[in-house]
Amino acid sequence: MKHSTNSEIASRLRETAALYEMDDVAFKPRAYEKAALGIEALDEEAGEIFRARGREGLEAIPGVGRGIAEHIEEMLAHGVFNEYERLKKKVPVEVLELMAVEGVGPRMVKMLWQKLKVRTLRDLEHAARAGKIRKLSHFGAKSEANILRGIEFLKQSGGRRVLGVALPEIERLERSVREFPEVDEAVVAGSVRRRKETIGDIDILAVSKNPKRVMERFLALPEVAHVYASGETKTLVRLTNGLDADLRVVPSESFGAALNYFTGSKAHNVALREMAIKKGWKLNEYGLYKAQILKLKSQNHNSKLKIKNIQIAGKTEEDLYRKLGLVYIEPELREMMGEIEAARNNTLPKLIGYGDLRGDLQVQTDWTDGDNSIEEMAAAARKAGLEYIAITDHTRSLAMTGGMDEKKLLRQMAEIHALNSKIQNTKYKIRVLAGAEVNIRKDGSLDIVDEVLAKLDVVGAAVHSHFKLSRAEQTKRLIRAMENPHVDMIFHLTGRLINKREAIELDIEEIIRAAKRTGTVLEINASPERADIKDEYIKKCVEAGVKMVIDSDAHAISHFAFLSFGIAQARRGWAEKKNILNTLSLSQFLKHLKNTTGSE
DNA sequence: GCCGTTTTCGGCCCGACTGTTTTCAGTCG
Repeated sequence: MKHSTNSEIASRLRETAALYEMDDVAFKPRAYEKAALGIEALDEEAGEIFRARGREGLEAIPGVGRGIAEHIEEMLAHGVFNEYERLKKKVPVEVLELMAVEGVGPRMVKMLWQKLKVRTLRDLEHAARAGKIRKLSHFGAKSEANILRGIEFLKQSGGRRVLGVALPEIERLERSVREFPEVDEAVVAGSVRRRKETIGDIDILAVSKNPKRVMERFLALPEVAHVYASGETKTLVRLTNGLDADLRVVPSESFGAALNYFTGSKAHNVALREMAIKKGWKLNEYGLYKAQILKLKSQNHNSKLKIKNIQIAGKTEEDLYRKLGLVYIEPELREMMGEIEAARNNTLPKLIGYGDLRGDLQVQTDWTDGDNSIEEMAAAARKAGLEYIAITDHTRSLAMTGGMDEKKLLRQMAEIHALNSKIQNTKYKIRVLAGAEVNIRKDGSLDIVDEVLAKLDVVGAAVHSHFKLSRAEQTKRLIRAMENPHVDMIFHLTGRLINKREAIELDIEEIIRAAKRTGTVLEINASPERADIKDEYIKKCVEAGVKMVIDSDAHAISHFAFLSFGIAQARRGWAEKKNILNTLSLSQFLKHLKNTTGSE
């Protein structure tokens, strides 16, 4: 039958957790939840792990023991497992679908099913509209209205947003909060701070001595569309743009602990708390605490014992990690991909910095589908702090973009050379390289002849069609392109467009081996919807010693700003400066390409 | 059901907010 993917396994485990919770079983729900988190954090498919290392491999996954390993094995073979089916038979309800409604959890699902036979989201909506829910004990008109609103929101929200698209608005909101007179400090935490390629909501942390007033000002912002909850220290709202935003206010002595807590990831936080417990301490969003026993004299001369918690860290994140015996862990690494172990052993990578790029090797112009001329792009790149760029317009197979043939490429090359001579005598100190984004045909051949490729400074090859080939065919196709002695790098390897188009199927291990063997560079495409290659592949490249570049894929002068998202992506993949070739000076960079053309 | 630099048994992350209740369970992050 079907073999389950990690996300299918994780959601089945989550559903099992909910079913156990409804059954009033203790501790199992948390165990299944934890196992789901462990599966989600994997950088390899569970199916692969099982094929390679069997049951033992599965049991090595954090949160997975003998029992759940058996369930996973069953899921890999049949998509479901016996215990799940047994539970589901008892409560034949679409638990996950119902729990997706804000404010609805397992207990509520159980009650709704028992009393009103609610099994699906549709049933729930009907029951609420018919006014049946308010009549249940422990429910009222308010709960019913909240459920209806939750269903509405669920219908509208398109799930997670692409970071690069949402970030400008998020930063505007952050600035608004920072400018409240009572706010001493405000910062966006959560997945935005971890720079995940997509984000689910916005977590803002603020320091203030007057939280009440801060909350009032926040609720009065024009972008607040609905208030889910609002208290002294925590407010949760829906914004007019459809995103949810969470504002927390803490005192300054708790800023580091709160920042750490609200940055996540959740699994990372739980691991830190467990470390604290092992040391006999307690970690929460207000700080790291040590219990101190105080002797109090009472009136009848018997002494009474009282426990007082003393804060031992929490004003800064650095403090917190240090006290726990760890070196500071950058937010982009807090995904439980081995960062805690590495921090303990002081073997964390020294991540590439946000100002480390000196070049950009994928830039489009108005010769094809870009908005600006070569010179305009060069000037914008210079303004963005770059020392060199490669002009890489599309080649002819992409007729829709006005793709270039050999003749047009040679003409463009001449123009670039002329521009470089002209630039030498101006204030712009930028070097423009002649390149191309050459199209990889279905069979792995290229649509520009080798003699012309040989004349270019930089050749990037990319897939723009036949996205549905089998894994084996697709892998072979790309390896053939990498074997071309003129192809310096592969642009946006997997072709994914987040929320729009799936990645092509590839044997990534084999691709990385081929890149290493042929000396081909893999691009980290910084265009927010691409973020291609993804973090776990970057980590594999780092481990394999495959070099990468970070490119903006700019189609307009404003697009050089994308580079920071590419750097974030590289950092999430544990990349150091030395792994990314365009942190080098131009002459050093060119030495790493397959054929240096001598134009340097 | 998972896990072990206190443990192979006996623990299991922690606090805020809501709604419907009279002291708290459920939900969320």
